[in-house]
Amino acid sequence: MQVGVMKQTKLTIADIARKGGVSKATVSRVLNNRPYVEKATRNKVLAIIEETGFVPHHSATSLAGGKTNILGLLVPSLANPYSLTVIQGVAEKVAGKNLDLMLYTTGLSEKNQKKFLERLSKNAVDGLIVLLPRESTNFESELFSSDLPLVLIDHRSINADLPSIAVTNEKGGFDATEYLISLGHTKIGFIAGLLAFGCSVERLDGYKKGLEKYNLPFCEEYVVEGDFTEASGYRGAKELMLLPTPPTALFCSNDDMAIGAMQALEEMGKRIPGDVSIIGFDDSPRASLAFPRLTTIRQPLYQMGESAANLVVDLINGKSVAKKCIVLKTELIVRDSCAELSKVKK
Amino acid sequence: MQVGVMKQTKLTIADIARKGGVSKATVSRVLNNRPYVEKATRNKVLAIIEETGFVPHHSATSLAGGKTNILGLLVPSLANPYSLTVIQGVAEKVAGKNLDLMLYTTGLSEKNQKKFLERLSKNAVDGLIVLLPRESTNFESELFSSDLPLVLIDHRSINADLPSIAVTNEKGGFDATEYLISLGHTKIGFIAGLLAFGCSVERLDGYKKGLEKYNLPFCEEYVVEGDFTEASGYRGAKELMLLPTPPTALFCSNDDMAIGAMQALEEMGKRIPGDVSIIGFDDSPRASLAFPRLTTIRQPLYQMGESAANLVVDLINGKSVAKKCIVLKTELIVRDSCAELSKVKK
DNA sequence: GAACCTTCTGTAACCGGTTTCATACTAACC
DNA sequence: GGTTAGTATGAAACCGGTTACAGAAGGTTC
Repeated sequence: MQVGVMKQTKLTIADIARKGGVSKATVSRVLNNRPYVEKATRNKVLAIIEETGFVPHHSATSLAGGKTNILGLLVPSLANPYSLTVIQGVAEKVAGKNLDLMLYTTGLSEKNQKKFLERLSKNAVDGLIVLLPRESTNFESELFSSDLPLVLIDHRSINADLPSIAVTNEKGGFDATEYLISLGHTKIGFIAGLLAFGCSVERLDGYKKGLEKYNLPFCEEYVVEGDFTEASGYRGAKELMLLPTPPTALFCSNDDMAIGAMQALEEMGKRIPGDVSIIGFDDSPRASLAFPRLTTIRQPLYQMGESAANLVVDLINGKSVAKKCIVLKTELIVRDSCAELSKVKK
Repeated sequence: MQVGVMKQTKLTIADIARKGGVSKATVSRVLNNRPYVEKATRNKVLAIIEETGFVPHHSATSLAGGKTNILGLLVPSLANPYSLTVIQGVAEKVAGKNLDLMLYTTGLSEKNQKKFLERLSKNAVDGLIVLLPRESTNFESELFSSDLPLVLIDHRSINADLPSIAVTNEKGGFDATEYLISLGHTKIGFIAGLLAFGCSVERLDGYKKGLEKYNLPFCEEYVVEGDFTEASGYRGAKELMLLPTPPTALFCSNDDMAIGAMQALEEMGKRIPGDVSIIGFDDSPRASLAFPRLTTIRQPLYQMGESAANLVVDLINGKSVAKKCIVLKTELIVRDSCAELSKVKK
């Protein structure tokens, strides 16, 4: 088709073999740094490779070798800082190894999940990290039936045998609640994330446990369900603050909702933390930028990505992994958005 | 190795052919939705595929078909909101098409660039989007010599023939400067990004043009070079404010540096915008969260990603593209971090 | 009814590597 | 010197698809 100077025809291992006066097998041995090649031969072949700039064809290598050297990373969305930080952790860890990173965004739709599942389960990737907080039984069972090395992140697995990275969501919920109680609060509103997500339920459980420990009543009407978005935090806060006896503190199941809640309170003329204390969850970058700076429960997102990458790489390499389920610790980060109740009593 | 129930041996097209009593060729035609298959035959094959859950082997398809259906996306780092937003735009556009997204992070090191170059240039991906603001002559020439569909983002290309997505960096720099001048500022400090980056130079040029238009002197000591990090903005601001006649306004070449500068000013007891006006560049998510909310020059990062994806897909499909170099517009976003000079005169 | 076109299908070559196996060569040992 | 072991190498099969080509069947055209 193309007129003009002919681009050098694509080099193959056969070309290298010919130039070197050796067989394809020998070139392959050199490429893969295998034994049984005489030093002189090896050097000769290496020189030719260097000189010609030969690079093995990725698909051919994968097909013949039975592995792709590709790690799949499945995330629901790129729009939240949560996914992004995890991705960073994975990418960083993967960079050193001889692995490429394939990014799939499912958008939470079942259809997309299915589509991606096809791609991965049979081939295409050597291993997979799935960041999929939503409970999704059929999804998981399909995954499990495949024998692809697979690590779930923050997915309250039905099957405890699946390798996974989790965080102490319940303890985080408990800690946040206990902290607010320690400041003297007894009327604590809770803006949950989508309760279809395992993490949301766990945080809610932690909240309940916290109340229980200090003999505070669990009040159904103090709990509203959001969807992790700022807007839902805003709505949730308004709803809670319009109760006959509104809470004096709000615990939001992530930072975005907390920031939405802060906006709602501001609009309602409530001072933070003067009138109402707010605590979030995640410690996303926004938390420390908010005004006032947001007290929150940190999830080690970056580290979750790293751990997942390490684990899946071990699984790929067939290493026996000691702990298939890794639970990372959440941590209370105290900033400026919570205050003692006594100080705010009118 | 594995004891127990034998996992179904990996299905191949040959298995499907056998079950259907047809040839591999026919199955392939069905899979690829090609003509010359009788309706009855097609349905029979489709039924078997459905029933067995057969999925073609990706590497085999790529090898035989000569295309990978993978789009490569090369970014220097995931740590800045800049890259992330572009990635979102690309990912979103790609999701609809039958393309997978391979993410490479080079970390700005020449060595990594080289490494990735090998992967991509010969095979591995069908097309590539490169987000590589650094000037890098040899890098670019290598890219150019390859015949891979390729789109550069925000890379002041030496070779104008390369398909690229750019923004009006110079105009953005000019607009920011003009805006500050319109507020009465005449002593305007400039914290540049790394001047090895094309965009940094262009913004600096815009700054100079702005001064020139209003007959203000360009003062060498009012310009410091940062590296796009918050820390460098902090340092740059301190340096500028300690000058004998410090500027009354700071133009920072990105938002992160602007936020660093705000911190420095706060520490020095300067009020923003009361004592010093600050304007950034990017309109990253942080800009609107900062206190005071940061006035800035918006880059349409998401749209840049989208445009790049569209362009590279067209190139892959061999469509004749009308405009190989797309320049997107920057936009002044006025918020709260700049004020009129007259009002702040002591 | 011969020549020709179209549709449908299968055979076999091919994509560019890896790997098994056979063989040649060298060194070692008794 | 004959057996043995280990290193070095190449021929050919193989990975799982796609596709060029050939041939069969059916329908037109003259």
